[in-house]
This record gives sequence, structure tokens and C-alpha cells, in this order.
Amino acid sequence: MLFSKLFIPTLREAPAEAEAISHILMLRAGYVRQLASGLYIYLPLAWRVMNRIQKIIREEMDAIGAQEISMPGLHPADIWQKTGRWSDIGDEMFRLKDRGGRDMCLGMTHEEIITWLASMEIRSYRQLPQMWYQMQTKFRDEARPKSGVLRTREFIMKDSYSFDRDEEGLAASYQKHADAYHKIYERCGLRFYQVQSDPGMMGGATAHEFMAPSPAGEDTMVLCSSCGYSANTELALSVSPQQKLSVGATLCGCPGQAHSTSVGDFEDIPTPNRRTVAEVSSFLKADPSCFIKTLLLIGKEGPFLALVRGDQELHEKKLAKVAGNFRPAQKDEVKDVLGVAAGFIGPHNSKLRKIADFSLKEGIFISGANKEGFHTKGIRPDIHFEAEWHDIHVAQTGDACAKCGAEITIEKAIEIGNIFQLGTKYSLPLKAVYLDEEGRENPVIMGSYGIGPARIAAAAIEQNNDKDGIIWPQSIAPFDVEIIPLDMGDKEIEEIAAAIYSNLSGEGLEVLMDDREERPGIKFKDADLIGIPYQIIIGKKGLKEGIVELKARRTKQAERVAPSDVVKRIKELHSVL
RNA sequence: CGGGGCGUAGCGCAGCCCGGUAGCGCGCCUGCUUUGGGAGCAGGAUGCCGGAGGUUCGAAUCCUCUCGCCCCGACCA
Repeated sequence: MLFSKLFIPTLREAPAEAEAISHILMLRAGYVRQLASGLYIYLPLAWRVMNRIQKIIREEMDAIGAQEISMPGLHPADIWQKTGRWSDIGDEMFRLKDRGGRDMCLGMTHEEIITWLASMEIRSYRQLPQMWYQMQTKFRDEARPKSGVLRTREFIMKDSYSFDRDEEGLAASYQKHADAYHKIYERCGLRFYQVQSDPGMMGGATAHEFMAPSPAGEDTMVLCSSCGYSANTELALSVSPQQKLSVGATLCGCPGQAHSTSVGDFEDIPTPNRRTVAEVSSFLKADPSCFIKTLLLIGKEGPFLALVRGDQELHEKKLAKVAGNFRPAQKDEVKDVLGVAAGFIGPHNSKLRKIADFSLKEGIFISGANKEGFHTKGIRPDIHFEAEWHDIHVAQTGDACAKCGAEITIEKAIEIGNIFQLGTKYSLPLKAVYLDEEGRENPVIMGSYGIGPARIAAAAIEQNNDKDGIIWPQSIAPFDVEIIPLDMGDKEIEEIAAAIYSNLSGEGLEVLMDDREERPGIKFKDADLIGIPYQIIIGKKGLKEGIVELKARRTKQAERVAPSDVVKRIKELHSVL
């Protein structure tokens, strides 16, 4: 393909609205343009990348026996009403009415539609299992679209659905998808992890996400390099390190400290105007891990206390699983319920229900005295307060793995795929049932599996770039090779460029030739920006010595190769990958 | 939805505080010279200063409202 005939509007400077690296580079290198918040136009280069990614996905889906179909993006409301999601989902669903006044919505996902199809067509166990997938546009009225193509309001998704007669079948379909996803991401050249995730509103018990580590990611994952435990922080368990004793730690007096018995005594100490853990901690010269952070929350059955250690953050989702839905108490509610201002509340001498993090089970602590201007030291669990013990903190760096005890690492990541075991959440309300050998009616057991091709592209850029631009993994680059003839007026250069171009194309490679009448500097800069893995540079200097240069975009290393050997050499490099 | 920031030429920005005929760099057009990492010289074009209303003799600048975009948080089936 000729550069001069392709629309590649590169930008010398990054548009002000872009922040994420992938966003900046996609704009600068002429891959995308923004129509409105969360809505992007994919220009020729980006669309080629998307097509390559989708091709890889299709090949791997087909390989596990999934069948491609296509469902509408516009849905009637009544199916969504049957599963309850019409009302469960809020503003994130685009809703509209057709001319007849019927409620409709733009599909955010297709569980309802595919289950409707299964309910109409599947009768017998003989028809199971089935795996159906599609590449379809999804619409979600995101509260905050961000980071370019990473979080948009309209996006293409490969979504597949499995239908099995029982849980064993589901487990097999689920595993097939997990395996296929591994192959897809490997082929796309991404670094990634499979982590446990929260099924959330999707329903079902088991779910995993595929995560591409990147600082631009919105998710945080917990990884244990020792036992392999990996989970999204939205549910990851961890064990906080032991209480830290420093100079001032004598005040909380952990067991084992020489002077702990005397100074660890239960006693109120004045802490005027110090409310937060940070304030009291520096005032008393005691490590934050010596404190109990006491939070007043209002649950369905009234107010209760949540206790985490001073160096921890409360994990609201974990707590909600134990305590049901709750909300934080307002300032005046704290006064009303406890008779003291927030900042001075503690778990001892309080009759409220208490849910405490495991880390507070051992040690001696400082907490609010339930008395304005005072904190209490020497608080011992089970002696000075009783609580229900759970893991209700957010896992953080320095914590130990809940499975094996090794130190965990915490990493930001882009969610590039997810898989859910749905069970009967959709088949029951939509009556997708089959008859077994005995003629009994059973609900179909379902799974749901998604991949966002645009996120794969963005993650690939986030993981592969340098100061000059994108460095595409070979498999998903818009082209395999870019030919850069430095002087389009020169006959010899043009002829050799044309010959190499046709030979490479003849080998089935996708080739971009920068045939523009531009200065060398501009061609080099654009080539690096666009990020095609190999550049063949043809200039007078080299030809005088009988060579052209073959440069790898990633390393910037140039090999001097005879024009007649270039095609062979490129093929060698390709076969390695 | 809460907090913050920004809308001035195609892109990046200055001007706004302190009102007085809108500027810089890059890009674009023409010509000549150049041609291995975003060329040089000369000439040229380009603005509803996001929109509406108000204050004023006069508004990019001050006030009110509104729309859009970005960032942090909440949310994210």
C-alpha cells in the first residue's frame, strides 16, 4: 500500500485532551479521531489493527468449536425486563422508544438476546453443548469515558456464550475459553495475567478477568509470584504485616517488647484536636499499624462499626458481603449515635455491632476514647472489645499472600477480557430449557465470555512504545514492513523500492511504502511514530555500497543487506516470531 | 453525580488579573534553494476568542446562564 494513498494524518504535537500514552500515540500517529466524549473514529491504520486482532480472535474461537453469529445492537425492552436488568441497570443503558412508543435499548451486552435465541431453539440434550459468538458493537452510557479508546461509550466486543446441560459441561466450556484467551493474548504479543474477579451484576459464582499490566489501567490486581495466586483487588484477600513497633510504638506495646507491659496499659491519653490516624500517629509517635480505624456505618439493621488497622483502607465491597448494603454515617449522625465527634470513636466501651479486620486480632492498639479530645491506648482485642472477624481491608503492597504467605505484588492493569460462569441466571427467567434423556426439563447452564479488541490494541501500545512512538507486536501491526525510499526523484532508488515492494507482497506480507515527496527526516519520524516493526531504508549512500538498511523498530538496530537479500531476511525475522 | 481544569487559526499555546481594532510557534499556499532524523530564505492566506444574555462609549478580557472536552473520585452487568 502506498503511503500517499492512505489517510494517515500524523500530528507533530499531541492534542491537549490526551493523557494516556496509547491515546496520545493513537492521535499523533493518525490512528483515531474523537467524535465526542467516548466516541472514536477508527482511521485506516487503526482499522487494519482491529481487523488483525479480530482475525486472531476468530481463529481461536473457531478452534474451540465456537460458531460466529451476529445479533442486533438494538433490543426490545421486554427481554431485559424479564431478567430484571431493565430496572437493575441505571443510567448506563441507552434507552429509547420506537415510533410505536415501545421501549427499546441499545445493547450493552447480549446475554438476554442469546438466551432468548436458545430458549426458542434448544429443545433437547442432543443439541448441547453449544458455543455461539459474535463481534458486535456495544453501547454503554459510561459515567466517565476516559483514556482514549480504553473506556468508550460505543465499542466492539467479541462476546461468546456457552450452553451446557450441567455444571461439568459449563466447567469444560469455561476452560476452553480460558485456554483460547491465553492463545489470543499470546498471539497478540501482550503481557497478561488471568485473575479472579467479582462476578458482580453478571451473576454466577466463578469469574476471571484477563489483565494486561499497565499504569494506564483502571484495575488493580494482586499477584503472588510464589504460589500463583492472582486476583482483582475488588476481591483479593491478603494478610497485613505484623504491627510495626518503632520508637513511639511503646505506646501500643506489642507483646515481646521489653517495656510493653507497663506502657501498654489500658489508659486514656489526651490528644487535643488530633482526629485522623496520621495526626494522632505523628502526635504520639506511634506507627499507623498501632491504631484501630473505627468507622461508623449505617446498615439495613441500623448503625454498626467497621474496624480496620490504621495502615489499612476499608474495602467496602468485602464488608458489604458480610454486612449487607451500608452507607457511611453523616457527621451529625456520629454525634447522635455515639455522642462524640468522628475522630475520637473507638471499639471498646461501645455496644454496637462490630466487624473487624483479621489484622486486629493480635496486638495492642490505640483508638479513639469515645471521649472528645482523648484516645485510648493498650486496647486488646477480645479483652476490651468483641468483634466479628473478617478480611475487610484493601490489599496493598507489603501484604502477604492469603494462600501461601509470600509477599504479594500489586499492579495496575487494563482489563482486556473476562469470563463468567453464569449458571441459570438468564436461562431460568427466559425459560431456556432442554429435555434430558428421562424427558425431564432442565435449565440450560450458561457461560459468558468477552474480549475488547480496541483494548487489546491500546494495551499493546501501552506496553510497547518509546519516546518516538508505537512499537507494534508483529502480529497486530497495521503492516508487516515499511519501505522508506529516501529520494523519490532518484530512478535507481525508486526501481529498487518497487522491486522489494512487489517481492515482499508476493510473499504474502503487508507492505507500506512511503512514496511521499517528503524529506528523509519526516519519513523517519512518521515511520517511528506509526510503529511498523520493520523499516527498509533505501538511500543513495547505501546503494553506492550495494546495500539497503533493514531496521527493527524496537531496537533501532539497522542491518546492512543487499537489496536482493532483503526479502529473504525479512522472512527469517518473521518466522522467528 | 461530587471536586478540579480548559475552550482564542488545522495543531500546540500567549493575551484575560488591570476592557481600547487578536498574537507566537508549527502546519497550510506560492516561488527559489535544499534533500540520511520533523530544512532555509522571501512572500501569502486563515479567527462568530465555544454559545446566549448582561454591564460598558467600547468586552477575548468583567458578570450571569449555558454547551463541550479533559483530569481526580463515585460508578462501571
